[in-house]
Parts: sequence; structure tokens; C-alpha cells
Amino acid sequence: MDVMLDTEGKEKSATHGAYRRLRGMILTGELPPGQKLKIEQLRGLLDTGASPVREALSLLTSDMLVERIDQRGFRAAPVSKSNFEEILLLRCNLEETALRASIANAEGAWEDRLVLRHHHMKKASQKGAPDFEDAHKAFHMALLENAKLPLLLRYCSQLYDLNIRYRYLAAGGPSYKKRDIAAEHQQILDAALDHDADSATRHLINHYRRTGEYLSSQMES
Amino acid sequence: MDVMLDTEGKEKSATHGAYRRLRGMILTGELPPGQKLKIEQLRGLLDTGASPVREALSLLTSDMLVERIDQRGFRAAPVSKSNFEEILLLRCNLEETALRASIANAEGAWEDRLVLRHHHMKKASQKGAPDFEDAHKAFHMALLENAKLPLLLRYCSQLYDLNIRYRYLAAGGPSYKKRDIAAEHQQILDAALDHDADSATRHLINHYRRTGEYLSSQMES
DNA sequence: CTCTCCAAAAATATCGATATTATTTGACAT
DNA sequence: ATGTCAAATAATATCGATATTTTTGGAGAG
Repeated sequence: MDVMLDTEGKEKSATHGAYRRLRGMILTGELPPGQKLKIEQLRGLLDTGASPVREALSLLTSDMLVERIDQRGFRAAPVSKSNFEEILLLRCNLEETALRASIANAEGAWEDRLVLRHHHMKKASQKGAPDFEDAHKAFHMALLENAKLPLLLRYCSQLYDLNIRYRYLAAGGPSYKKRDIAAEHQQILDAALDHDADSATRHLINHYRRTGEYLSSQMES
Repeated sequence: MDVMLDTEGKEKSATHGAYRRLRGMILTGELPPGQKLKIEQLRGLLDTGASPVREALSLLTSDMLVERIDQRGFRAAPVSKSNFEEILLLRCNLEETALRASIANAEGAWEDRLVLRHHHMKKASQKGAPDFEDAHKAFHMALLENAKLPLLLRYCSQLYDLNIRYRYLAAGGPSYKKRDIAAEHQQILDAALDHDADSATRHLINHYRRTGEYLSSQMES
């Protein structure tokens, strides 16, 4: 049957590959909010069978990027201003908790990872690499991961992804006002390395609130 | 093929039915933590095809009640004291946020639902009805639902379910120390109806902390 | 006696096809 | 014209079967 002769960049399983690709398409808006996601159409687009597509859509349902409608299939999750504001609210709440716990557990190895991820993000940002998104998320997650609270981390990751989506929808790409986010990131990093939880959370939350207001203003479309 | 001649309590779709039943079996410990969940075995147990079982397991993965292991199938999510403590921590954090928002939006219709759900729960408790679990959850969710924050509500619901599981595992059933939870519930209800957010959240969190300590002490098994 | 490697067995992941359910189309009556 | 109902169409949900991968069990070498 499918001989799996993937000569180049492959995926372990067809399901996982479909999941990754669909997720990317929804995050970037290639599959716009509310759009009906027909199995046949996606099966052709991803060049795979119906079962992996179905299962990928199921997985995306749990990420809240896809909605299942009773017995009428799937569709890309809709967006709304209130949804965006809820995401922002929860992010501020949960990431503050996580960041404080992370700093409370501070240790050398964690700080090293932090510095490294920050460096990678800066490098990717300067040369406008396409993996800036990944590097950016990796940095933000690194800030939180030392909390060693897996559930909390998972929620933060989910909310981060939901937020990415609004960035793309508002700005059409990751070029969201390249104002001074570099400086903001630097402030957060420095405060975290100083083990100054109050300062770090203040900077982090301001970082979110500011981009939140920017996106909110753009949301009259 | 399957003529769907469900003469009695049926389910809309085979997938949804399998999801519900598997979820119940995991919550009550009928499928113990860490147990391998083989498709064939479950297919026989639930008397359905492999596809619905697979999809139900995928859905349970997002509820964090089932883990998917690379290419080696599924297993019931493991339990641990640290996992339990994280659930408790997040519940206290998220439910406080939700309850305060709920009370801030207080309106007559909401208070009516609250009183009703509380009444149903009390009734189910007295006659030891098997649907006490459902009534109990319905009451707790009613406390939060007026926040009108769907994502937050979803997280609270998920965490509630994860917690149920530990109750069953520790006590072997919903008969978890019938000490004075009725009084505790009454206090929460009264404070909520008074729009006293501070009092309500204090009682709610104490309610969780107390059962948390009780379960934590039982966890040396 | 233990370890490694290969063959047999089991389980998963995936496909193609079918039955079921929802949606659309068009004819007919009001 | 408009609204309703039925047939046709399309899409989903599910099944049975196959290919792929993992696990098991045992034989032979050290």
C-alpha cells in the first residue's frame, strides 16, 4: 500500500503530519475562522487518507482550534473580540502563576536554557527567519517551564497558540509592530535572571497587555 | 449494517457513546491509571467498531484522561501526588477567578439556576442517588458559569473531572467522608446569593483545600 | 547462565468501501 | 410568488480488511 518511501522531511505517522499541517494552516489563517473543514477536501490537500484527517481534526478539537458540530463534521473555530479578550485575561493570570513558580525554582540549568532561547529568538528576529514564531514561543515557554507544573504549562501553551492566531488575523503575519518587543523581551529576561519575580511578571504582563491593546484596536474588521 | 435499532437509552453517535462510557470507566477507576488500552479489547467491551474507539480515545487524550504513546497506542493517564496537588492548585486559582466574575455578573436568572441545582444536589445526596456525581458537578459549574468565560469554564470542568478521579481512587466511591460538605455547600451558595465574592471564594477554596488534604493523606497507597 | 539476534505473534495505523445522515434541488400546491 | 415536501446529491460516520510497526519468545553464541 503506502510504501512510506519518504525521501525527505517526513512525519512519524500520517496522523501526526496531518495534525501539524492543519494546525499551521489554521494558526496562520490559511484556513480562515469558521470555515467548513470537509474531509474529502482536506484529504486531497494533505495527500493522505480519511482516517488520519479525521483523527487530526479530533486532536485539534481539544486545542480549541477546531469545532465539531454534532453530526455535521468540523469547522475551524470562529473568532471574536470577546474570545480574544478572554484569552488575554487567562494568559495574564496563568502565566503570572507559572512565571512566579518558575523563578521560585530557579536553578543554573534553567537560566542557561533561558539565555539560549532568548539568543536564538533574537537571531531569528534579526534575519527575519521563518522559524521566528517557533523561537518566540520557545522563549516564552522556557520562562514558564521551570515551574514544573505540566498542566499549567499545557494550558499556557494552548492559550499561546490561540493568541498567535489573532496576531496573524490582525496583521497578516508575524510582523506585528516590530516596535520595541526586543527591549520588552530583554527586560523580562533580565528580571527573571535576577530572580525578581515582581519585576518579571510586571514586564511580562505589560508585554501581553500592550500587544493585546494593539490587536484589539485592529479588531474592527 | 448496524441498523441502529436502539430500543432504549441510545447515543447519537457511536463515537460519542464510546467517549462517554470510556470516560466514566476511567473516572471511576474501572480502567485503572496507567493501564494499556488496547483497541480490540475495548472494541469488544463497548460492542462497537475500531474507528469510534480510536476517536473516543483521541478525545479523551485532550481531556488528559488518556495518554497516547508514540506509535504504541493508548493508556489511561497515570496518577501521582504531584499531579493531584497541581490540579488542586489550578482549581483554586481558576475557580476563584471564575466565581468572582460570576458574582460580578450576578442576575436573577443565574441565582435561580443556582438554587435549583443546589436543591437537586441535596436531594440526590439524601437518597444516595447514582446521579449525585452529576448533580454535584452541575452545582459547582453553575457557580462559575455566569462568568461567561467559556475557555475558563472549560478548564474548570476539565480539572473538576481530573479531581473526581482521585476521589474514586482514594475512597473507592463518591462516599468521600460525608462529614459536613452539605454545610459547606450551603455556605458557598448563601455567600453567592448575597453577592459576597470574598466570602464565597473563601468558602469555596476552603472546601477544596479540605477535601484536598483528606485525599492527600489517603494517597500513601 | 546471560546476551544478542531473528522469526513469529500481536497490536496499531491506515486504507477503501458502505451505510447513515444532512443538505440541496426541484416539483407541486396554495 | 412562496412555502412545503420528496427525491437526488453530497458529506459524514462507521466498518472490515490490510500493511506497518512493536512486542514476544526462543535459539544459538559467548
